[in-house]
Amino acid sequence: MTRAPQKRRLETRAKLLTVAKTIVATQGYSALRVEDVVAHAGVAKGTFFSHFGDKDGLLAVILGARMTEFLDEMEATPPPTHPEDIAIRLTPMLDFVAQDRVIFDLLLRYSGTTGAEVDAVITESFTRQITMFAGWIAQMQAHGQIRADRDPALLAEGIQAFLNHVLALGFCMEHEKQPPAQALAPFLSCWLVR
Amino acid sequence: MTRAPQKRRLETRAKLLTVAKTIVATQGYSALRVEDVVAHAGVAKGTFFSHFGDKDGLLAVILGARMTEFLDEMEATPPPTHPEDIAIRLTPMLDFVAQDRVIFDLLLRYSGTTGAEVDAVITESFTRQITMFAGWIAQMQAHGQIRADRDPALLAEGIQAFLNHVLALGFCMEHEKQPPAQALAPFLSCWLVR
DNA sequence: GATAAATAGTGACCGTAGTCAATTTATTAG
DNA sequence: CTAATAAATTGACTACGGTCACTATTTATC
Repeated sequence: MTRAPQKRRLETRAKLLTVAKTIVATQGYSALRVEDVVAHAGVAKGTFFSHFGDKDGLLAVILGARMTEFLDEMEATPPPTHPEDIAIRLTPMLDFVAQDRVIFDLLLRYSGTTGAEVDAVITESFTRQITMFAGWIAQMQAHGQIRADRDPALLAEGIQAFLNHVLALGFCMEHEKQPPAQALAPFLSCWLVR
Repeated sequence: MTRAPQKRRLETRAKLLTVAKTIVATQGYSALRVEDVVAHAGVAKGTFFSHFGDKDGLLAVILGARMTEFLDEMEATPPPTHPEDIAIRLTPMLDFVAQDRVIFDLLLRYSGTTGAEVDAVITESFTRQITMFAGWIAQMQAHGQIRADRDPALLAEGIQAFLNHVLALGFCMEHEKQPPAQALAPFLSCWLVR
């Protein structure tokens, strides 16, 4: 049977996370180097990988926490009552993801995993997000604001698809950069209204 | 002004491409190593990068050619007359992209670029695809098969979004693997019919 | 406390993408 | 034909993620 982690291990992990978060905060996600993290944390490289599996594992922990914060905020505010509101609610999260390609890539990669270990945080935040969307949709359907002839789960997944689409577009076309939330609007209105 | 490339350069480029295509054909995209390519082509590493910029540049050339083939085939066959037909038309291309994560990642990365140099092939194939979708849609709208209250361009972009969505899902969830074209169907029907 | 077993940590080493000053080869001008 | 210039190629070198056999530390057993 598996033993509980020792105090020392928890401290090491905390050290690594603190250093990583500092680097991310000061230099951004794409500037994060495993070698810098271990150097500043004063541990060996192997230790890093024994804790997080790989670089993405660390990023998943940090990003998962951030996503959870966004979800908490969204669930704390009243749900949108019109399709146009959805894009507004999502703006902070979209702007966050749009800020760095690294974030988007990692989220996309983990977006539908069955969530094995460390990265479970991200997986969970995704299912939570879809569930939240479905809740919004059911509500709006009940109030006759949007089409009611489809399963909220399908419509929720569709929103996710459009989210990723506008984010991907934002990274590709440097020109004519409208904010992602704005690009999202026409898709949502078409997707939810018949 | 820029001079035309010398014969030697074209030969080198052809050699590199031939070797790369062979490796891809026998071992798959994810097994491609720049070092193997240059070794088999009998040129130095720097030469590779002077030709393709980076590894993705080479992949873009190869993938761009493949995508163009798919588009040629699709344009050679009569356009779909019903939403359900769309998924069927797309099946070969979807299966191809779904076969290897490397393909999907690269396509996604280049999907909306303004297309500077080498990678222009991919960019072009994307705009061509969207245009083709829009054509299909306009046709179906004219025949009253699908909703006609939205711009074909928007609906075409939406299809692209769903394409990427089902592909991404397919890579994440190893379990319950339905073919991408099948996963696409419900989204298309909801997206195009009101 | 001694010793065995499990857990934590180490750092030299590897694989592979990408860089660039130097060199070789082709083209043009006189 | 030769010198000057431009194009093409070279390969040693760097950056960085990731591995693993080994050492060190903690915990359990008697």
